[in-house]
Amino acid sequence: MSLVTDADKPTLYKLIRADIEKRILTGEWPPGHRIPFEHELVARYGCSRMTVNKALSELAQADLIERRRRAGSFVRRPQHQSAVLKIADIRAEITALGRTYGYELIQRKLRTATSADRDRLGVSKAGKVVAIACRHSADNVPFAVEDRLIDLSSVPDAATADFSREPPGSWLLHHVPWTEAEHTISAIVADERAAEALDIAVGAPCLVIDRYTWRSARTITAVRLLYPGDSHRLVARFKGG
Amino acid sequence: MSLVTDADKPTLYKLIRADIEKRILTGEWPPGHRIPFEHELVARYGCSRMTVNKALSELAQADLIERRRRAGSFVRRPQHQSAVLKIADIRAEITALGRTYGYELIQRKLRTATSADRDRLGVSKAGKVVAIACRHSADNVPFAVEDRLIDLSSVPDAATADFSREPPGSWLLHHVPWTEAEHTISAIVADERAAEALDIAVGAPCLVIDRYTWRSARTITAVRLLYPGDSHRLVARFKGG
DNA sequence: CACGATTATATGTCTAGACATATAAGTCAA
DNA sequence: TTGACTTATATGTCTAGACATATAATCGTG
Repeated sequence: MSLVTDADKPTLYKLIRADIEKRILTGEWPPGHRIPFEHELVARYGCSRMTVNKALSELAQADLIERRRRAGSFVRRPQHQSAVLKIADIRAEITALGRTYGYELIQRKLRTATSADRDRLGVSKAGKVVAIACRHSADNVPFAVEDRLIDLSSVPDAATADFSREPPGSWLLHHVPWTEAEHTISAIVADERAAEALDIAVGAPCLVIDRYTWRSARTITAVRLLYPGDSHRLVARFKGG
Repeated sequence: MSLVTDADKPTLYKLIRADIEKRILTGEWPPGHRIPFEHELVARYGCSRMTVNKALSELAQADLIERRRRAGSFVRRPQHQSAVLKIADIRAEITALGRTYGYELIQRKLRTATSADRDRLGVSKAGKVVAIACRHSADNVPFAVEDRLIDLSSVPDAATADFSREPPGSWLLHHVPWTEAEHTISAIVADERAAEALDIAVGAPCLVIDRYTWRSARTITAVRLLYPGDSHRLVARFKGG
């Protein structure tokens, strides 16, 4: 679903879809505008209804239009500022930049969840957790520090995983299938501990990503990533509004 | 496209789609797994090929599977950490929190683009721009300061718009149709000017969003939003990896 | 064995119908 | 005017076919 025109063979339904998409994107058909009925498009393009239906269904799936029975199809108002933020796996991110990835486990503890742990994971009953602190570096320069909690009742294998060689993020990526997550991004200034871990000055700005991951209502992990704020940037590209 | 099961009437193609989706999400069919051929699904569900085709096409459009001619359909590997970041219009964001929105224009200048302006907008030839500084507040507490540049060769109407009453973000949202944008998120510490504008201490952490907006290759606006880092949070929800 | 030609096959697109169903709009009575 | 009922209609889903086309697999040949 990109805005640039796909360079594939223009079949009829794709032509119809592209025609409509263009009118929406240029503003010719503003939000709320009723686009022609299926039977009108059938007449205009001289094809069967299933063909225009496929074009319209795809536009609906892409949230560009809204379809209402008996009423017709309407241009949706753009979802203001809904951006796609690509937060790559840190190792992948660093190697993609052509830099050498380094990883260092600072601490690993297996313990019964404290009340603070339970709060952080959003679970009510006590269970075992693994707490991990580690550091990622690029060309031997600290890149980010990670502070993670894994719920062992959801991911029992994590108890025996060797996190001294493999970053827990990568390990989880390969051992836990599809998940949902919530990111919270904020800014703080480095305290003494963070400053030392990132090799920056106390009081320097840091970008913080708190990620909370679950899978079908089961908590998996909560992680806080701390980046030097001046050297790291999150880029999000989007369309709409 | 949500992960939670839609509570709409389970038609046959939706059932097929949900069945497959569940197997992918639970990891029963891992990335790379070849899902049954259309003719096999036709036999299993006792329906026509168009019905299973519709289910598979939607899964393909949602990037859950990849379809290859002659080879079959395959579970795609999750796109690591691709998050949807909803950055609401500031006014909408504040009023949604049940707080009173306040807006104050600090400065508006119409000028021929300086070389710094051209750099920031990513345009090569000189033209007129509007430079705006303004402040958003919630319950009379500073919420964010905005520093914006609008390219008048793309949005001539902005020259005469009254930005003393309407925030430029809202104005643009209603006067410029679909756009593309790129956000860059970083952290800085407040300098004296920022500290005064946000009523925070010099050296306090700030979250910075730089947004660069264009429409079909034409630059529209570049804006920098500065939030107090401890009180503001960006939340992104996502699925995958 | 390497490489080019052939073939088999799964998906891609499309048709001309059908019936289902939600709902906007019109109708009529209180 | 309002509320309840009816009707018309646009979309939603589905079928049983058809031909197109990209390409994996096979087969032959040098």
